[in-house]
Amino acid sequence: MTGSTTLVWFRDDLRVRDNPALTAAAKRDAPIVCLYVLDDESAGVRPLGGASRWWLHGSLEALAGELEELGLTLTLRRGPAAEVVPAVVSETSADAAFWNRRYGDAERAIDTELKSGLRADGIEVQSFQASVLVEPWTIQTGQGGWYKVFTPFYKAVLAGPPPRQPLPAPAAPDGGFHHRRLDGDDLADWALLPTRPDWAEGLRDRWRPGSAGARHRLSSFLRAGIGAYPDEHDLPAEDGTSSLSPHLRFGDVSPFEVWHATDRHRAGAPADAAGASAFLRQIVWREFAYHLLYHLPSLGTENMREEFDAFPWVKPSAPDLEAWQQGRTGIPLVDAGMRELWRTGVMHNRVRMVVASFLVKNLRVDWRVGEAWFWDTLVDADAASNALNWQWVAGSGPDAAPYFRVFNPELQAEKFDPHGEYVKRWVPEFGTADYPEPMVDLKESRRAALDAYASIR
DNA sequence: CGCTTTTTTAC
DNA sequence: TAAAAAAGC
Repeated sequence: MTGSTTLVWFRDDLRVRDNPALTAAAKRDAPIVCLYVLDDESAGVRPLGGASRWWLHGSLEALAGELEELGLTLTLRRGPAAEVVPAVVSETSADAAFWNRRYGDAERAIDTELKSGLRADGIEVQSFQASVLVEPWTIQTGQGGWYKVFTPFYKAVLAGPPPRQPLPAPAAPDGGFHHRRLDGDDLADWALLPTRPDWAEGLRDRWRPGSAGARHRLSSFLRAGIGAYPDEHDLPAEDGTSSLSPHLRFGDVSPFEVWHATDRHRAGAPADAAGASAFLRQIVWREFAYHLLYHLPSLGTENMREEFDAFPWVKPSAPDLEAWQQGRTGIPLVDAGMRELWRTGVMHNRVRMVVASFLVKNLRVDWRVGEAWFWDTLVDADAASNALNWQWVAGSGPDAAPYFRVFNPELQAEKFDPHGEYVKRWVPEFGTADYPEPMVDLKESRRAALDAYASIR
């Protein structure tokens, strides 16, 4: 196939293993161009938050290294994807362009248009399933609709065909892949890493972005963590969760690898079977979020229960909002969570529910305000899961916790952090005169929240 | 993936 | 009299 070139456009799939687009490109006997596009400009595509940009830098660096081992080069370009991708196709005279699918509304619109435009020019375009186990249009209720409730969705996923086996990294042919080295941006020039101030120290301590870090984390979780998962995953002081969420977000590791590694472990270690099943159930929550985002593109911006459009949200004062963001509410478990988030780019899931409930119910702030803060500060910020979880806590979503379920942060601390270990770690001044008084009375604000809810139902 | 109040049951 | 269960938000 002389004269031909294949473009592989990397997006949320920053890995060489189980990357169907890359594997398909490797099967064509043609030079391969590997491209990543930083797109902060396309209408409707939400620019990545600060913590996610930090992660992206690390994942791209790792991906470039892995491609290099295969004899391939990662080219970086910046701009609207709808312009950058065709420009690279024509610059390289590529006759094929492959990518793995994404599921957000604006992203799909861009990809669909690119696909038809390139095909009209005679380019072979193929997209692949790589980031979700179950594509949102492939699973239906008995009525032929889409699922709005988790449990039936979960059962349908388990009853359906098993996820395909992950693909190995493509093997370079003798003499290595042909590849094209193009002009591109230097990763450093994208300034994804913070400077002045450098707030990323805690992130560097906590994480190793990239697929080697992901696989290391997956195997240590299966070896040492999954047996205790049912008992410990809800305890924020323990390292009881997988910590794979940011790796899954950027595709350092594929959900197919996670699924099958866990499934194999379950088969070989009966004592860990309960933990493995509970963990895979969480993986299906991620699938459910993508399912909903696809069928409800406004999941991140609109209340899914319309009655919440009339909810009397309180616009927070700047100091009140900052007290929540910076962990100075005077409620120890809330402050611990918000400080863990700021420092490490994640927050334990149990505590995410508590801080969200506090913002949305005790402070009666619109869930979108919290969603935006998480978008900026979480390394695992994901349009689907972030939106679903905020709407779940707010009570405005499909299959949501009813609004009247108000978490009491003091009781939650007694139940899930009984020795105060987590609070002590993140709020060392708790118990001293330096720690602020609660910014609201929990009992009174709960009452006010329930009254507000009564006004819309 | 709640909390609180009320009612019932078990000493 | 207190623990457990149920009900309502």
